[in-house]
Amino acid sequence: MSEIKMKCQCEYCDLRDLFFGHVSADVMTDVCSTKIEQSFEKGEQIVRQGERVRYFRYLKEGLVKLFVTDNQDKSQIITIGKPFDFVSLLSVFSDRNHKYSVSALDTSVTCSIEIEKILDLANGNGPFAVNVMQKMSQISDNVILNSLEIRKKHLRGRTAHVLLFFADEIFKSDKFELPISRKEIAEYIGMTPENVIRTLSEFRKDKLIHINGKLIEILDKPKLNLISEHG
Amino acid sequence: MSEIKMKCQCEYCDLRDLFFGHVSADVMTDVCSTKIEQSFEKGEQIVRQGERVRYFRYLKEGLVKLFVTDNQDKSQIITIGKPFDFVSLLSVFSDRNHKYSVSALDTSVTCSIEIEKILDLANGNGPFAVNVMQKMSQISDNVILNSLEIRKKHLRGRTAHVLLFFADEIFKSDKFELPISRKEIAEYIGMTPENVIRTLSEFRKDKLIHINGKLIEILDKPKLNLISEHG
DNA sequence: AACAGGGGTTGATATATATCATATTCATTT
DNA sequence: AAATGAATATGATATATATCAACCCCTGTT
Repeated sequence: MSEIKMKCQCEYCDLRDLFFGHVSADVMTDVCSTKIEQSFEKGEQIVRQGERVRYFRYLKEGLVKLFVTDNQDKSQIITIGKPFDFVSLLSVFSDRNHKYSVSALDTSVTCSIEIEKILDLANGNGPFAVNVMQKMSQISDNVILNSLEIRKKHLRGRTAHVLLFFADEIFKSDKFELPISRKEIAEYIGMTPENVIRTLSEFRKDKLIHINGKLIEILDKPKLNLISEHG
Repeated sequence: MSEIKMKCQCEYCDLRDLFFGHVSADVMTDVCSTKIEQSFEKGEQIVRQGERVRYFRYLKEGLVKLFVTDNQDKSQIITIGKPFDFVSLLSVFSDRNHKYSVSALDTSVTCSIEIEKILDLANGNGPFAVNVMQKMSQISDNVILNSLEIRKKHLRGRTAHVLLFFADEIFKSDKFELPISRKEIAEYIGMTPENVIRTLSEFRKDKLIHINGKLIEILDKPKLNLISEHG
């Protein structure tokens, strides 16, 4: 992990309108002066479950996973976050400690603002707070609905769902490099790695996808969609 | 469904401090003048998925379930809400339409405030907005973590989990009347009704619980806890 | 009184998934 | 080049769960 000084300027930040649309210029410079931009390598952990919440973080570049870990060593992936997702938005306001971990699936850059600063800002600025509220509501809605969606499918449907998720939501392409291992797919959809691998092999045999290691190409999207919908 | 006029007075409302703690007396009387209190019989639907969000609702008395319905007729229960849970808090700010349905598991009373009013209030009152934000964050955290919790258990663990949930969270007693059918338990934990029934029978045979229709008494809580934890 | 329908219950069987074992490939270190 | 370990892959088997069928027991209806 490394800090990048003076790289981004808040005035030109892509996220400014989305998130800080209701904040005046001088408040903005104040926030900006305390912001911390950090870069993480693939595999590095950004937020550790149980740790004290100190920053409000959002993802500027890269890809991350949110997950919880057992008292054993088992993980469950909650969701995959892409830029413009507020990676530490979930649970930031509900407790003093993080309930989830976050780690980088690819080289990622986050921008962090002290949580007290955000709270001060929200306290003194209703429209800003409403903005955060709506964003937060959207994120948790997506997580909850997605989880229910996955729950009602079988192995094949879940696997198809993940492939379509990466193709449509993340990479906007039917040809992409899987950013997570088979084991992690399993942790995301609640199955065993062996069965994920088996199902991918089935899809390959059925000529629905082409597989080359982590490289996936979707060959028959309509059929994959059907499988995702109806098993 | 029936409206109850002049029954509750906002000044003495239990929820005032919790939710409206940061609102001045005159704003409070304004909000109060537009509030609608409604009573629902067991089984009545309070919020319909897909319907336009018009009110911000909270539960004053009773018990409700939040659920989504398939394009077929299949339901999935998201969570059970008790008084002081804000039953229409999830997703209220994220979309114009409700993403979930809510219905009464027992005679229930809700208090509703127009969503525009809440937004106006939040826009003009940061601390109030922050308060809502924190409450919302807690609720979605609970839903998400609970869902992950259930997902990692097997049938016996899930069933034990539900029984303990009702005993500990809802009724604060080891002897209670199940407010939902076996089928609804199944929709909550993602299993079939037959297997829920079978598991309950097993628990009965193992003298962990006593069953009489919907009446449940937990006889061996330590063991039930173990099953919930480790299957 | 007969009937229908819904929840609840149980058993037999089919199916889906996990587990266990064993290779293979690939990247990394020695 | 050899060696180690992790991820990937596949098959055989065990286990968990769903499905299907039959029945009971209520309650409300004809």
